[in-house]
Amino acid sequence: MYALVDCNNFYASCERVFHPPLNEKPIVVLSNNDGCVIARSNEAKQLGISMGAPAFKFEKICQEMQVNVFSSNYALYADMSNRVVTILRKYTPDLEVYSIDESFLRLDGFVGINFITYCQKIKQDILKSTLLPTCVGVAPTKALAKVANRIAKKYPHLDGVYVIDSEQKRIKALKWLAIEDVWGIGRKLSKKLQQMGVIKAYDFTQLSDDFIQKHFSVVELRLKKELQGISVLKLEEVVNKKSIATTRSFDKNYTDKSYLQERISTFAVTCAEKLRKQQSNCRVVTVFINTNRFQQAQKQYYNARSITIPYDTNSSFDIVKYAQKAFHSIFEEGYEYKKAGVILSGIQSQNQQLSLFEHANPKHASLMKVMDALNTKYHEKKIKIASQALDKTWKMRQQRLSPNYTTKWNDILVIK
DNA sequence: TCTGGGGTCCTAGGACCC
DNA sequence: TCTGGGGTCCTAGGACCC
Repeated sequence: MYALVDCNNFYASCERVFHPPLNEKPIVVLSNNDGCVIARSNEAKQLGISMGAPAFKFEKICQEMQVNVFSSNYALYADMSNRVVTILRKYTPDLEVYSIDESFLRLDGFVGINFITYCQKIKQDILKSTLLPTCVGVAPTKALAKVANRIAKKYPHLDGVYVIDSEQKRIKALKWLAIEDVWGIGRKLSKKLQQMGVIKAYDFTQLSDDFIQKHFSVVELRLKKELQGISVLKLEEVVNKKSIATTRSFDKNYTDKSYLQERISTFAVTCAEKLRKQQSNCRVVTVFINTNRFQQAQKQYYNARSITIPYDTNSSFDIVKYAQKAFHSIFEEGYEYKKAGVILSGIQSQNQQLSLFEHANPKHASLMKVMDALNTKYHEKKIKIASQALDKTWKMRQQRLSPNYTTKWNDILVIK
């Protein structure tokens, strides 16, 4: 059996942990630049504030209804997430951290166990230690555990735990669940399926394998098996990323090449740090820049360039160098740039054999070690490389940032 | 005025090989 | 002038997730 433990309204709940008077008050958390709504408490959901919506569209309603609005504080959320995972590991060694607020647990070999009691215990433990509310869904497959979790969230009388452990419950759940709410069926696919008369998750399981293969792909076929109770998606405990990105929208438009150049360097350095943290090297650096797609009247420009580095590296110097090279090859004067990013791919474990002919400068490795150690020790980017801005002249709109209660430092650069 | 960021996987099609 | 068959690898783009 798989259990899916999911924190309720995670970011909003994290903020609430440190503002107890906000219990039962509406809370909203905004994305970077205070741009979009990315988390809502139940009270905020009831006010009709929609997920992913641009924040300015709800400014009025937030004022009128006294909604508590927060800028996102990822350092805080990551720390809270780690605390939850630490607790979960006490309950099973077989755990997949699926996202910042969700983990799959495998409950194999727990013979004769009462899943409801066990999961209630997990839930209470998390609540007591972190003050974060969770819901748990248990079922024979991951996709069904997702369904069970949804049911646990939806019906308060279940007290946050639901188990699908019989054919009867499985069918009842699937006849209840709308196709668009199935894990792995997004907007496009649900529209296509609805046109075929597939309205509930159950209808989907009634399609033939051949039909699904023909009109969709192996992904959807796997999903059908999972919903039928045949487990095909295994627990993925490995954590290493296959791509690493740092991308940002800017506070306003920029035409200045030197400004973008500095941003690219800093994004590249951040990517390299993430890369070293998971003890990997990369082979490919991609840079993209684009104008503001929402400003239709403006001349639009988007371009991206990938460069393959002749050797595997995680040196900030190398990655910055190639990122700059890619940037120069796509930058065009005369556009108003609003967003840019650096993406690393071709990622391999650090212990791969060095190429016979070309390889990273071995001196970089020890230098990076020192830089990482210092930047960790002082909890901020004390050591930079020369193409980064020495003073933090750039800014992100974050007008409603809560303090970093758990980490006691500000890694988010705020200049106001 | 103001519209996020970071991932995964799959497929189709092109380039290239024998 | 006529022009097969089978395979691999890579990439871009599209779908999905939180």
